[in-house]
Amino acid sequence: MSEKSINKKVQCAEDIRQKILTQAFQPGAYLDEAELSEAYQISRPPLRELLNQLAGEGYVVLHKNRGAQVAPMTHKTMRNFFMAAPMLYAAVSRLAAEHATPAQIMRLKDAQTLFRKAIRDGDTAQRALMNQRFHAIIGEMADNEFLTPSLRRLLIDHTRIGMAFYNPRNQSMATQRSIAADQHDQFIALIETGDADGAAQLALDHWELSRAEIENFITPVGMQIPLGPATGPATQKGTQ
Amino acid sequence: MSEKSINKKVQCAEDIRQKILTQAFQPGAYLDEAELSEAYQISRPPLRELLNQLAGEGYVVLHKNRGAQVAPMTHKTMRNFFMAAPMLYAAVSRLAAEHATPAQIMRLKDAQTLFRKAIRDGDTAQRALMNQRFHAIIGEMADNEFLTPSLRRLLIDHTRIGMAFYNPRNQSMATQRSIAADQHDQFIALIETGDADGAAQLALDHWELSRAEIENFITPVGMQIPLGPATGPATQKGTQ
DNA sequence: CTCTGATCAATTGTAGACAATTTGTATTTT
DNA sequence: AAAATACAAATTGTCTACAATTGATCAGAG
Repeated sequence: MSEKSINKKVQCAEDIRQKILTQAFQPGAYLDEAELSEAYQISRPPLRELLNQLAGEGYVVLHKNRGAQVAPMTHKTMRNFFMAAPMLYAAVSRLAAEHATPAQIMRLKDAQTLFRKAIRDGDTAQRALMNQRFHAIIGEMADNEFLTPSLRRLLIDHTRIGMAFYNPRNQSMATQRSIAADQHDQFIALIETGDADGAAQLALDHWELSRAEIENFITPVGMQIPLGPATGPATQKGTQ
Repeated sequence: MSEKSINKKVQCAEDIRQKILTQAFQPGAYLDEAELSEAYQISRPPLRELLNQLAGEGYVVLHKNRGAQVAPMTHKTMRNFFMAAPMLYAAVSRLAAEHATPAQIMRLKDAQTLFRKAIRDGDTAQRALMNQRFHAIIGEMADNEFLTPSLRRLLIDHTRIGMAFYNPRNQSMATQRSIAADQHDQFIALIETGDADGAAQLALDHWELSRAEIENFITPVGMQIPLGPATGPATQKGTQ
């Protein structure tokens, strides 16, 4: 009993994180403290502590006397994301290959199993979450408290972008997803053998795959409505 | 009047940050909630929110049911710091040169003025804080929310290290300090002219200066007691 | 003398009530 | 009629009091 009450706050935090990552809470949306504390059966003080924590992790932005806002995604956010991602992913992957422990590798394999299962099941949210977990574990492996904060921030938006732009009807995306899953297996192999250079290079390749996929959906003008371009184009050509 | 009460929390947070940066609160020390809330005349709930915020920024680490601990500095911390610093400093400086606004450049010049003044006055804490502010402003100029978190984390420990290892009796340090101040002026010039490559290179030079200075004080074995070598070594000879 | 167990003190975590600021609306004045 | 100000409702911020968990100290038994 007592353990559950302790975990209530942690559980609440994890649930809010997932809702933000899967865009159940959309970027820019405002969170109502009373509503959330009621929903999770905790009072407002601990909830507010929790929101401060989430703000530190980059999930939300706190505005003075105006509550907590889900971290917005603007055009600038995308530009900054594209700038920072490859550098940090490569650095973290290199360190992961150098420092990973057997226990961590086991957890990485578990995450990969769940990732592939989510792809098979066509569960978009679960796939995004397991992809996030996979890369978060690589971040843990790197074990560098100076890189982790930025990596966490990157993974939040990478996951949200992946959710926003994903179109299950698009065959080329399914192909890219399959390549991504294979690259994950390569990550595991390289990390297991401690191939730092290989892991760093693979990180760049993996990023390039994701980058190209994302750029397909960014119109130079639009971008105000992220979901707009992804819903319509069901009839694509050049599908095998 | 009302603004003061609002600012009480912000002011408290800023004061705690400074105390941590200047090592008035030493790494690894535990903070007592009741004591702090009494000292700053605020109650424990807002203080706890504040500690969660500081935890997100990397100033403290929260332990479940055991309170807030000032972020410790271990040997691993140093290794990770040395690994991450040059990459991030270079990247941030490059972006700063590309994106800086006139208002930011003015604030940077102000910080530099105070930095030089602190050096002249021999005010170690103030010097460390103004150096931190200088680089934090460069971080703001970069305007990249994916790099800022890690940069902030780096600057915390860079400042603390600078405080820990600084020895006012050491003449070579004074020389290096002078070089550092000159490099700050170069930063301003390069950023003002938008020379991204130059700023990135200068960041690496600036880092190298600092790195060499720090390494002089790291004994291969010790490092358990960071303050040891810096406090008393006026008369010490080969002590092993 | 040491190890184990329980009780107690202290500190952290939570809850509910209260105060203050902001925003929207309505009324009044120009 | 339009704009500005004042009032009211709602939401955020804070405080005091209480509950729960942790760590330590002391007692007792092996």
